[in-house]
Amino acid sequence: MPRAGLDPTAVVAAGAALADEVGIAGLTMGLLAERVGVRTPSLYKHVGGQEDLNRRIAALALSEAADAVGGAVQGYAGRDALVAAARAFRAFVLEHPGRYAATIGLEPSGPDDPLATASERLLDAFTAVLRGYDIAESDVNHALRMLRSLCHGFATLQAAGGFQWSTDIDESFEWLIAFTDRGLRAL
Amino acid sequence: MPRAGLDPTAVVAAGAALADEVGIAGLTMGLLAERVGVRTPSLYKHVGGQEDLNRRIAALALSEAADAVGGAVQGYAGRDALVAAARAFRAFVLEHPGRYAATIGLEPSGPDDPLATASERLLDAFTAVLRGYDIAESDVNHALRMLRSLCHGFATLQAAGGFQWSTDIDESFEWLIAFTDRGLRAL
DNA sequence: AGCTTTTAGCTAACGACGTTAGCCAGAGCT
DNA sequence: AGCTCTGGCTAACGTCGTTAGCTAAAAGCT
Repeated sequence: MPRAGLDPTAVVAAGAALADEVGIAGLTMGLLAERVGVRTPSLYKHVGGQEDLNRRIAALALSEAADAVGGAVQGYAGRDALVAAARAFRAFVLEHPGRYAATIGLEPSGPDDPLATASERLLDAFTAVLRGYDIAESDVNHALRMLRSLCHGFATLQAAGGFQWSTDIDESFEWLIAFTDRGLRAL
Repeated sequence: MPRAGLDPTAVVAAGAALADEVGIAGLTMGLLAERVGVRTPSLYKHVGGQEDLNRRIAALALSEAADAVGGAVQGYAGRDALVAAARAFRAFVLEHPGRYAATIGLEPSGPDDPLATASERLLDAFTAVLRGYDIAESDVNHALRMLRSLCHGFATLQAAGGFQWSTDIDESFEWLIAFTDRGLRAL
């Protein structure tokens, strides 16, 4: 019986890809094992179990999201940066709904939890956007939370099919970004 | 063996309450059966299964949320209405995180699905808030989606423990409402 | 009241899934 | 070559959702 040459990284990557296809709820150990060409129990040589797998997928997702947002913002400031960041974030969630869904409802276990550091990196990317506006120090955290709530809420609602009427969703998103930009500049 | 006197409504109500206690993921048929004083298979006399139960809990949650928001808005307009609606919505989600979580990722099966009507009622309540502002007809849907994204995003992030730093969360929420109010009035 | 029909509860059983235990062979090192 | 480590396997168990089929309580009818 030839070896499959797996390691934790490969398993997590495959799990994330599978989650994007079948949804985080449909991600089963058996399905993942089949996908990577191995029997179910063998997965436990690489990840601690389903909860551990979920956490690792979430950390990967947040890290990738941070890269996407951070990269998109490069070279822009103010409104352009906000637009780029918001679009990049939403695009990421829509392209990878499963792995992003894995991030919901998880608490980092400690300061050196990969989940915490990835989450911080994503926040830092958004913080960089806010630096392009004239925001009082005391307002930065509030603005950051608002930005995060907006992006998270919009993206997850759309990914879940939560917007029902026919009004164009992309248009709504651009409208929402413009609205936020005006508000931030008026601070 | 005396009867327990259950009906679908009672089962769904108990399920929603249980979901608030143990989380939607921890809501198991066995646990619910024990809670209502019956063996697991008996639940299937009242609900079609776990998915059906989930949908019914979601419909209940949306209906209750619509009542809460609609009631809170009564007699207010403009900023006061926005504040009342947003607070009522967030309070509902924080008090009933489990049943609200049941609403995520569900698509109504048709126009007479209770889920659809409840969802519409909630949207109507927020639409009423927007009527207190001077918003162009073409912008109403965008503004509605923004409001929904904001409330949904903020409430779910907080319910999931997603805000890490020490800045006061209530304060952030009030800041966010004020920000939105200013933006809406500037339209 | 007595008879019939419906139905809400039960036990038994199955299938899917996550997980653990324990074995074995391939890969790498000395 | 031989030793060790490790990544794969099979077997088995527990939990959970679900279905089938039985029975007794309730409800309806005459």
